[in-house]
Amino acid sequence: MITIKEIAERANVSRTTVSRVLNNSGYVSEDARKRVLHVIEETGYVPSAHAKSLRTKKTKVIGVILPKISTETSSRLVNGIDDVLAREGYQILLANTNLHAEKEIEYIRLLKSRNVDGMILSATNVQPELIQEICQLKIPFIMVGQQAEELTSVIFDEYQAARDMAGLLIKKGYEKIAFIGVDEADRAVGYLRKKGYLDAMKEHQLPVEESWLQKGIFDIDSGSECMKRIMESADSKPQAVLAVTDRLAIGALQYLRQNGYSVPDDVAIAGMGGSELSKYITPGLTTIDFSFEDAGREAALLILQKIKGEHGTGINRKVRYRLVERESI
Amino acid sequence: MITIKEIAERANVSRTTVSRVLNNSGYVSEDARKRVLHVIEETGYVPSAHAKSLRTKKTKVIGVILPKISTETSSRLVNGIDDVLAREGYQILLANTNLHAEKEIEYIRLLKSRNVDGMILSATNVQPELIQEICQLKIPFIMVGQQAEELTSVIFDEYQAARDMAGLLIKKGYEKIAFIGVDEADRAVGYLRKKGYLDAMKEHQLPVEESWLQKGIFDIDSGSECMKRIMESADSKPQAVLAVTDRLAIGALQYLRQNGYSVPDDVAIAGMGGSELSKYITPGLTTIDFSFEDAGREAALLILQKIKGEHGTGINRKVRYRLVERESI
DNA sequence: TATGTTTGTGGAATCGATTCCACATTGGAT
DNA sequence: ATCCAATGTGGAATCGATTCCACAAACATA
Repeated sequence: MITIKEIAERANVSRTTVSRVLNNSGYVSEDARKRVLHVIEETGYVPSAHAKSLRTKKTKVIGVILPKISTETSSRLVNGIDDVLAREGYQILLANTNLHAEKEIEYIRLLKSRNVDGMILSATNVQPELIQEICQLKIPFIMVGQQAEELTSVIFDEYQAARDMAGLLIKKGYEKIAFIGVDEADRAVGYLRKKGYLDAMKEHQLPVEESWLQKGIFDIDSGSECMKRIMESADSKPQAVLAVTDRLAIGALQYLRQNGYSVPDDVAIAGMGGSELSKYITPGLTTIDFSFEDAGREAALLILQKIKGEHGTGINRKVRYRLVERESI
Repeated sequence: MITIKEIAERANVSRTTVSRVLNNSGYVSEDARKRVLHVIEETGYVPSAHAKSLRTKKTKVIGVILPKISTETSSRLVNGIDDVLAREGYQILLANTNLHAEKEIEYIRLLKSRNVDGMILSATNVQPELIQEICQLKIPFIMVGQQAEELTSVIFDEYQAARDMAGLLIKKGYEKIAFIGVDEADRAVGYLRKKGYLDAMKEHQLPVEESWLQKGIFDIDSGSECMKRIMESADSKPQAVLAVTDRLAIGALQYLRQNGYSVPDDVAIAGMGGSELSKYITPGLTTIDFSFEDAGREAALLILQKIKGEHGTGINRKVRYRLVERESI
C-alpha cells in the first residue's frame, strides 16, 4: 500500500508537510501544496484511517446494535440515524444480536475495541448487567426504545400509545377487547403496552378475561396462533383485539379471515407500529405510527451532541406517535 | 484508555508476553498467563482494534454499499450477508448512497481508507468509471445485482425472470400486456427485465403499443402514475400489466382499484421482487421471489473466499428465483 | 562434557498517520 | 541596522498493538 512517506518522497517534502496539505492545517507554500496534491492525484493515495485515528482518537464511526437486521423497525431506525450521521461524515458499524440479549453486551465490548466514537443500541431489555456495562463505558451512548434512568434514551410513550389505542376501540363501542402481547422482559413493548391496555379497560370498567390475554413473539404466524387460542378457548368471544405489533395484528387478521370471521364486523383488529403493511393490507389496519426515522434522527443528534462534549445523562427524548384509524375497526 | 503497556506493568511482564496471551501464540508459562489474564479481567481491558490492524493489515470489517437503506431488498440482502459474516467474526460497515450513483465511487474510496478487508456493492449501474475504480482497487470486491465481466458478481437472471413472468401472463390468455419499467441505466432492472418482456411478446407474436411502455422510479406512487398514463393514453387498453418491481405493481393496483377497475378481471397485474407486501395485499400479487438473503449469503461467502486468497475474477454466481402465482392474474 | 532443543521472556522495530517543537527565511516596522 | 512577527519546513516523538530476534535457562542427547 502507498503511504504518506512515499507521497512525501515523491513530492520532495517531509511527511509533516503532506499531513498539513491533507488536513489544511498550518503553513504550506502554494508550491509545495501543488506538488503534494499532484502526487496524490497521480498515485490515487488514500490516507489510512487507522493510523490516523490511532493518533487522533477519533474514528468517525458510530456503532449501531440492532435486535434484528431485516425488520421494518430496524430499517427505518437505521435510515434516520444514517440520515443525520452521513451529513456529518460519520459511518455506521452494524452489530446484529438476532434477538439474543446476551449478545448486546458482547457487541458493546467489540464496538469499544473498535474505538467507535459512539454507540446507539436499539434495546429489547433493560437488564441490570446491560445497564451496568453501559455505565462503565466511557463512550457516548444512546439507548433507543427502552428507558433507563441512568442513560440517555430516545423512547416512545408506549404506555400512553397502547392506552390511546384501547381507548379508541372502546370509544368505537367495543367492550370485549382481547390483547396479544409479547414477553414482559421487553419492558417497552411487553410490559408498558400491556399496562396501557389494562388501565384503559379498568378506567372504563370493562372486564378482561384471562383467555383474552395472549403472548406471542414478533412475527405474523405467532399472531395467528394467539388469535386461534383466543377464539378457541374464550368463553365469551371478544369483539375486538389489540395486538402490540402490526405483524401480530396481521397474523390475527389472517386467522380470522381463514376461519370465516369478518373483520371488523365480527372482530375488529388494531395493531401498533405503523408498518407499511398496515396501509396496504385489506382491510386497512388501524395502528399507531411510531416515527422510527425520527427516533433514529433524534438518537443521532444526541450522540453527536455527546461527542461534541455536552455530557448529560438521564436525558429522555420522547418521539411523537400518531393514531392511524383505518377500516379494521 | 487502558493499554497493553499498562497491563504489562501491572502483571509484571513485557508487552510481548501480554500480546502472546491475547493471541495464544508463542510460549507463555502458566504462571505468567494467569497473572496477565487476572489483570485483564480486573481492569476490563479491551485491546485496540486500530493499533492491531495497523500492524496486521486485517480489520475483520466488510464494507457494504447500498443504494438505499430502508428497502426490503436491502434489508434482506444485508441480513444474508450478516448471517454469514457474523459467524466468521466480521462486522459490516454501512454506506448508503441514497440512489446517488456518484456516491458509489466516493464510498469505495472512503471504505478503502478505512482498510476494510472487503467490499460488497449492491449496484444500480455499471458505468465504466465505477468498474474502473473497482478494478484498480486491490481489495476483495463483490458486486451484487449487476453483472460486469471483469468483476465477481452475484446476480439474478433478470432477463429470464421477466421473460418467464410475461410468459406466464401470456399462458393465462392475456394478450395485450403493458409494462412498467425503470430507467435503463439500471441494466439489471431497467434494461434486462424490459428485454425479457419484449422478447416474450415477440416470441408469441403479440403486438406492443408504445403507450403501454411506461417508465417510473422505485416507489408506489410512481406505479400509480404510470398506470394512469397507460389507462389514459392507450388507444387500446391492456388486459394485463407487468411491473418490474412489486412496489410499482402495487401502485398500479391502487390506481386501478381507485378508478373502478377490478383486478384481475379488468386488468391483471404482476410484479417482481417477492416482497412481503405482495403476499398480504388483496388481491395477492403475482410476483417473482428473488432470494435476496441467498444473494447476500452468496456474496459474503465469495468475499470470504477472496480474503482467504482464492482470487478469481469474472465469476458469476446466479441466485435462483421463484415464480409466485397469486390472485392478481 | 559438549552440544543441541525446547521453553520462556523481553528489547526494539514496525505499522501510517499527527503534532510539538526547533529552526530558517522573509518582510515590514522602528 | 535591528527586531519581531508571519510564513514555511522538517525532525522526532507518539498512538497501541504485533513480531522478529536475541538471549537465558532447563533439559535431553550424543
